[in-house]
Amino acid sequence: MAVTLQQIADKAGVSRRTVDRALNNKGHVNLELAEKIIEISKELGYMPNKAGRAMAMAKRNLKIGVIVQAVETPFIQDVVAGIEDAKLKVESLGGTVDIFQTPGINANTTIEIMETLKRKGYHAIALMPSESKELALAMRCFVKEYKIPIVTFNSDLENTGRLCFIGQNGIRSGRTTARLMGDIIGNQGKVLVVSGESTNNSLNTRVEGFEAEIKKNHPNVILLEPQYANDQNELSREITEKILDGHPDIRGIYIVGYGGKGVCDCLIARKIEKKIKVIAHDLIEENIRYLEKDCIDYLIGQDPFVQGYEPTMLLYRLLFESVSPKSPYRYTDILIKTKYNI
Amino acid sequence: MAVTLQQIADKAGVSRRTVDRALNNKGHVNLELAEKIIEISKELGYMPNKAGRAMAMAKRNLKIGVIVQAVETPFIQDVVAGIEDAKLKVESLGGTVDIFQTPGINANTTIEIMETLKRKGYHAIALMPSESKELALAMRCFVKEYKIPIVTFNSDLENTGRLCFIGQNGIRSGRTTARLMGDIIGNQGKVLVVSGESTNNSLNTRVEGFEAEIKKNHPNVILLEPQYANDQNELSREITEKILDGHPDIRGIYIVGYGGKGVCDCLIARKIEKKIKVIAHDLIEENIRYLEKDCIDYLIGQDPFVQGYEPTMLLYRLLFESVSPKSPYRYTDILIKTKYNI
DNA sequence: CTGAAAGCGCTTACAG
DNA sequence: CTGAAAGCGCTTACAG
Repeated sequence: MAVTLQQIADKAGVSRRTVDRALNNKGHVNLELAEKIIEISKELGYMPNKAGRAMAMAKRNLKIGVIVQAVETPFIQDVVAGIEDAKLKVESLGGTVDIFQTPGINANTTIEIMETLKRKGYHAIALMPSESKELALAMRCFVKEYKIPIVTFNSDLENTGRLCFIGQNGIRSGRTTARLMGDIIGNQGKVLVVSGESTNNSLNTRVEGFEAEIKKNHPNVILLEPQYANDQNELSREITEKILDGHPDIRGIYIVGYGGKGVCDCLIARKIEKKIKVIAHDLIEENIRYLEKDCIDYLIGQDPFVQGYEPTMLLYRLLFESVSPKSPYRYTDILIKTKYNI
Repeated sequence: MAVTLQQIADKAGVSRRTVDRALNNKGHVNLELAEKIIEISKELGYMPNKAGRAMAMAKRNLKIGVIVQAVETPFIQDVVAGIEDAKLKVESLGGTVDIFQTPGINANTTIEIMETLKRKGYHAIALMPSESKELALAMRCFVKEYKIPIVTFNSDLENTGRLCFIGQNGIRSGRTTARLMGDIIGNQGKVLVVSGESTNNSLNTRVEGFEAEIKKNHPNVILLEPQYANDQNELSREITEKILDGHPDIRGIYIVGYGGKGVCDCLIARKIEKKIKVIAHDLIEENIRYLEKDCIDYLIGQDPFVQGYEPTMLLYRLLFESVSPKSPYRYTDILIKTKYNI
């Protein structure tokens, strides 16, 4: 049987309450006594029982709010699945998790929901920020003034006092892809980079990592100027058509954002999908279909489930177990997938 | 606030005890009443509180035994790390997990420990079986006669009544590697396969998957006869030297088991480590060193942490929450790693 | 500065 | 066939 607070209390000749105060630095305990209690707890190898703690905390009715943007995209849907799993888990432990889903990217919407959450007495917030001074300001205020901890996921906003960011490391992701691309095209020839919106930071860091790695370790690979398809398949197809007309000797295409379908349909129409190596991001259904057809050769995944699950669970551990994250960054795994290990 | 048993009991006009019996099919409840209770619980969206359940179960002092073989190998050490993490978690919820580590592979040792566990009243066992009729017999007896559930991890033994296997899918792992190998050597030329012990089933299925995929989709790749280095670096180096003498035009080497160091040291001595593409298994420290040096190009991982963590947690859910695994197979992710996404 | 007591939601012997 | 009660290990108002 595991050691309990009561056993420590008995051995120290005090009450459970006092042991609790000594162990959790709550003050109001004679210093020597506190030291003695800590000593005994170490000796006995005390580990707090999580179930007991969760039960006791349930009385407080702790509430976590999660704000999600761009819910219309398939990738974010996978993130939401992770949030819902965490919600189930937290609620089966006596907490409350409410998910607020909004379409598109709009910092003001996020700020409005944050205000509502504050009014309704939520104890912690997880959100997916976009680049916005107002949002940064609001986040700082929530953390510093209102003492409501905030965690960011999928995208980050620095210098806001947010506790932790859970998401991908764009630079490493781009480097990983570059190494793979270099290897599968035999380290030579032209490569086209098709990105999404030119203002999307997260895509830009991928491209940055990709270009840096190609320049450093694959000198015989020629990178064409990056193209921006604004996450639209019509545009990504158009771009591919145009570039292929000008550069029929392209050996590889790197699809950085959404838009794989447009690129692949162009290659298939020209019957060159087996000749040109294609790497795309995110294990969404549409991409997987082209992977199965050998039109996309590799997919780079960023573990959307974890991006949804972890923020909520991290806040649970913070509120229920007073456990803070070890690092302010929690990068999700960079997955390399073929049709055989999907 | 979440719905509790008490709320259902109040609404149905019975006691908590009766609700429990109705919801968990424990009998001794009037059929119509049971139906009414189930109806109410659905209506209210009842979900049992895991913390409450864990607390109540703690009284039973449920004990899980985990038997690990070949603990001297670095890969299994990573598995043990996963078991220890699960042990911490289960024990902080009021259960007990004891880990029994034995060197080498010996079915009789495993059987002896199983007997001890039975004598000491353990409630469930996770083990890493080797091919053995006696062990298969013992497992069947434990499951059927003693009603002690068993879960296998890392390696499996079928038709033993074991509840679930947690580990890799060797065939898919081999296929994944073959696709990657084909791509990075330009789908042509000679490939050498260096395996471990020729009697190791798990390695043999990897080779099987690898060869099947090469034959099917990479017709211009020439596979040399597989070599067996018995998981020894001296032998793997010797083999590589010999084969390279006979086939200086080799383009790729697939290291299936332990022995990457021997192969790499040979390539480095001949200064051809950048010319020949090398893929090896398992993210152990030794392999990672050669990956960082670009001598090994890709590592295929099989998530040892999950192989240790999941069996224990699965048995916890079984004992504490009466939740059985959905499938008798739980395959771990097949990871493709370069030095950039390790 | 310290303690006795209630209660979180569940399971389970024990009565009836 | 059903209920009242105890207890799992913790936290926290409330007393003193």
